[in-house]
Amino acid sequence: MARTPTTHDPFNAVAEPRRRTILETLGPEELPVSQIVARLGWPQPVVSKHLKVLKEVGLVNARREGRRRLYRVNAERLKPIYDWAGSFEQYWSESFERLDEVLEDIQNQGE
Amino acid sequence: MARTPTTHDPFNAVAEPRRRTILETLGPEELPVSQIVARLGWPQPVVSKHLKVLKEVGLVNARREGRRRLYRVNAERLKPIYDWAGSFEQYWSESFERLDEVLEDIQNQGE
DNA sequence: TTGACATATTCCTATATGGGAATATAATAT
DNA sequence: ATATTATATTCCCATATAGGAATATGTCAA
Repeated sequence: MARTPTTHDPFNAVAEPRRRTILETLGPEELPVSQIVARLGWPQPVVSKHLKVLKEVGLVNARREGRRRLYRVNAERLKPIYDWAGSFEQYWSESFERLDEVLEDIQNQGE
Repeated sequence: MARTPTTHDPFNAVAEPRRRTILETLGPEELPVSQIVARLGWPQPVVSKHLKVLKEVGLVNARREGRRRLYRVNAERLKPIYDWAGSFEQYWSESFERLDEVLEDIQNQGE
């Protein structure tokens, strides 16, 4: 069996560094492909292919305007990633480390 | 060129659904491989291989105890993912959508 | 030493990828 | 109709998987 396809979900789509860069480049704006190409300096087919993946997983929306195609981030689809990683927040927050120590102290007292 | 290696960074490591499941299964606990195998019902080599990837990117720490090997989530390494996704939070929050509408209204008035 | 237990590694293969190069498609202008 | 602009698609290949099966390694007990 091979690796999970990049178009399977946002987690996989976003694993590619260049796709994250594209999302960062878009930011809150709605940009045509040419603008992304200009700002990043990558070959146009590379940008279009990554945009295709991003669109397939719903991380961007596309809209036609004349011969241009305008892309915009659909941040809703990033929320699951945020939420998932956030479910571990308690493990890295300092307050949790303190709680952890307290629990260990209690455990040690029982021995 | 091929896809970014899974061991390149946490983003890639976490793209694999089973590796996310392993992290969820560990939670705040420190567990031996056998426990993870028991809880998930996957073949032991599968679990060990995924743990290896998670360890290489620092998402888990390992510790020997007799013939067992105890794994624990290193949540610090998930924080960059949380922060990155969180940098788009303003785009999905409702307040931003309102702001967006306001800005569009202003823009339309100028035309 | 031998055996049992716990975990890691190797060998294999089907599968999907990202980028380069070239080309196709679509929309507009002349 | 034709040229031009903007974007998407196809063809190619080197590369890296994930999982199954089998095996190796490491640790403890008797």
